[in-house]
Amino acid sequence: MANPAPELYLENQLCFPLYAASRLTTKIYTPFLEALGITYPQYLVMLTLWQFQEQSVKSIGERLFLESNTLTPLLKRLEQKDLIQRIRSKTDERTVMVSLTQTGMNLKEQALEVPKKIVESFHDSTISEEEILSFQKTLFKLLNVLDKKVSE
Amino acid sequence: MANPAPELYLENQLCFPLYAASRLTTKIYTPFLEALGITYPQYLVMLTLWQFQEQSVKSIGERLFLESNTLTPLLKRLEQKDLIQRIRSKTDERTVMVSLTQTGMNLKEQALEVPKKIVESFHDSTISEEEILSFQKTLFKLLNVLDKKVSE
DNA sequence: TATATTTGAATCGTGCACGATTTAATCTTT
DNA sequence: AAAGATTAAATCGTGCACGATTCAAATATA
Repeated sequence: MANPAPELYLENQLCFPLYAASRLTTKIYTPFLEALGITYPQYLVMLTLWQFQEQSVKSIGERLFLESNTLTPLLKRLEQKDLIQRIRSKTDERTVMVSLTQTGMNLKEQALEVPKKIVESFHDSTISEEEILSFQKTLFKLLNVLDKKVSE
Repeated sequence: MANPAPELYLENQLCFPLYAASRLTTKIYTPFLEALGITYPQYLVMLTLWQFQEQSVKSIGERLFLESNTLTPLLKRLEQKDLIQRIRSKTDERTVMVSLTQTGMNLKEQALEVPKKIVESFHDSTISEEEILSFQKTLFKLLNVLDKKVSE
């Protein structure tokens, strides 16, 4: 028996392609985001602010599955770039409210080009629109299951 | 118009659930891997060694889509744990060959329990086996497309 | 109303990721 | 065989991720 452990093969795992695809996707986004002067995780935070406006650190974390230990330094970097404001709430001094500056709002126009360019760059791919949609559906279902599992 | 940019909504992205699902998956694995004394990326390196035996750093990188800037320090940590050996090749002194120590080989037995326990912990989930398989298929297809895209 | 508990951010330490560069070895080309 | 190009690891700096802890504020409970 040459190598009797197919359950350990890379190609039989779900975790590995998820990990690799996530990293490669980030790499695809990077050149477009460099034009906006932000990183990929910073882009995700900006997405939540463009979509839901002013929010607490906690709320951003719930949407992105991140906590303050990751978000606080990241938000400070966005603040240094003058894209966001961080203001401690008057009514509950534990919470910090994050909101867009004018510069941050303006960046949205440029950001709209990003998904367009990404989609364009996949026009020639061998994956059909339909397959992508069903994939995305399962992906969100999986995300839901994982989230429940993690918080058990 | 309240928020006219659905193409920027988190739920309409493919990148975001991929990123989040990958991170949450790693979190699910972590307690099981702690029992083996290794991290998730270290586990992936061990998987390649259990599956393909002795290999160069370059080869491991090709399988995991990682480069020496990530692998070299990670491999040094695995070496410190006495799970692997790093030996510069005699025939081509540029390459470093990575192989399992006896301890590293022995760890495979324990590692076999990991996928079992992961699968078990998903028995109650709302996703069917069939759906997972088709999802995995698309995931590998996507990985292929992304890899080509990145190296363009 | 004191005391205990919970909550939201921040801080700290470790380990990835990764672009860019460096170094040494090998391969190509003339 | 010498010069130039390529290759494989390593190194460096920055920015995440995240477990664990700390701190202050708010809430619950005795």
